[in-house]
Amino acid sequence: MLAKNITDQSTITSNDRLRKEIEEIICLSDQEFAFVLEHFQKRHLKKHQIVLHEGDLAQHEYFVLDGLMRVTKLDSNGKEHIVQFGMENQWITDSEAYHKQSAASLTIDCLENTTAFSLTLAQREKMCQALPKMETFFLKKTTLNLLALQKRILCFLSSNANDRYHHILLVYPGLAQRVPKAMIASYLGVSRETLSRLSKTNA
Amino acid sequence: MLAKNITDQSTITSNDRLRKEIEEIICLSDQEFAFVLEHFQKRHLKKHQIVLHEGDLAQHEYFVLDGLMRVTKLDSNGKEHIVQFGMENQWITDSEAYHKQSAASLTIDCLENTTAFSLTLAQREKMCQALPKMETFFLKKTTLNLLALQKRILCFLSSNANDRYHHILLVYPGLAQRVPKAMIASYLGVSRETLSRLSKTNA
DNA sequence: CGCGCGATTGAGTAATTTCAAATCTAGTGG
DNA sequence: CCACTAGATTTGAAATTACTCAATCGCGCG
Repeated sequence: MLAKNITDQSTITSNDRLRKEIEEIICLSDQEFAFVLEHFQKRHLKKHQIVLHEGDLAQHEYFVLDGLMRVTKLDSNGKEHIVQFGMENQWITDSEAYHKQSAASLTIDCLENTTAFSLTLAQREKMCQALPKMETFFLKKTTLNLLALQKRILCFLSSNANDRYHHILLVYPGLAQRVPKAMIASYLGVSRETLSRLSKTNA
Repeated sequence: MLAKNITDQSTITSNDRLRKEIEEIICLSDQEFAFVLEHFQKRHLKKHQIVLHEGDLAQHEYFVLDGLMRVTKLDSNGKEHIVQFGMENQWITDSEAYHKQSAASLTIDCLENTTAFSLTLAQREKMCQALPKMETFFLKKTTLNLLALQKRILCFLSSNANDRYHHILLVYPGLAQRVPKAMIASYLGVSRETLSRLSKTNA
């Protein structure tokens, strides 16, 4: 293997993707972005690979470049629920375990081969201290994330499973073509049979 | 009415409450806190008062000092859902309309006589620019808020209404004694009759 | 062809909703 | 102190909705 070459094509595009993500919110000079980049690690993950086991320390959050990850929760009846998907350009982690640096109550795995940037909390904090703009970035990003969760809660309160199904496709475009419907049902909180029946009748 | 007197007893305690809230996360000098305080407005709101109407611009977020507020959503069937309560020391607003400075899709009203500090987005941003520590505060606060919403979503996915009922009482201690059960049912996403029946049988 | 996975369908069961009525409770005025 | 009332809570019964479990269908692939 050659020494890592920053002119490698996929590295360039990965870096650009991260830079674009950040620069949608704040502006960075080349030097600043180079500094930011030092704090991330690029990961190549395989389909079915478990990135975080329940009970382990949640060391990283991930910015997905390509592929598809998910966060799941095993409930007290042994039933698995999908808490979140992570598609291209989305951030994913067990937020609570990550921010409190505690044992994960959730599991993260890959539904496809995935490349992602990972970031530890320590690196994140170091980066924000040195470059406060990044704190602005994370605040904005977290706020947007919060709004999305609030929408999802509103869906649970006021929409039936079919409307929720259409809502998820706005958040995760193309997801229906990439995962079995049973997983979408798990995310929506209904059985796969119910989801199947609803999509028949109601549009 | 006399000129406002900053030695007024309740003003002191209100200010202390806000300061304590902020200093749980960052440290402030007296001058810094005085500066922060300038950006807030103290409000006295009456029971049943509507603070934000659907369709209006969401100008403020509120830090509740005393009393109780709530955020509600009217769905397409004319049914009202409670999205959030705001008790003492909690922050409350229509987050989406506030952060995007757009028309509110939610309504905010008071379930009790309430005193609160209000903060406009413009004031908030001015404050954060002048005092970046406040951005750290809001990031931390928003992150904690996010974790709470994620827990609530997990409740919808993996718990029945009765377990969700016990969960809400952790988030809003004493709420059951302050509002009709029908409101709690609305927050949980079940009918009041179902909530009543569940609490009978299941503890 | 036959296997395996995902999606659908059917039938019976369980949970939740709806609507109506009954009960309970706190506050009010006589 | 009691009666009355309005709101809150509970209960009942029927209707609806969703779930479970089993069986079937569809399809890609070795």
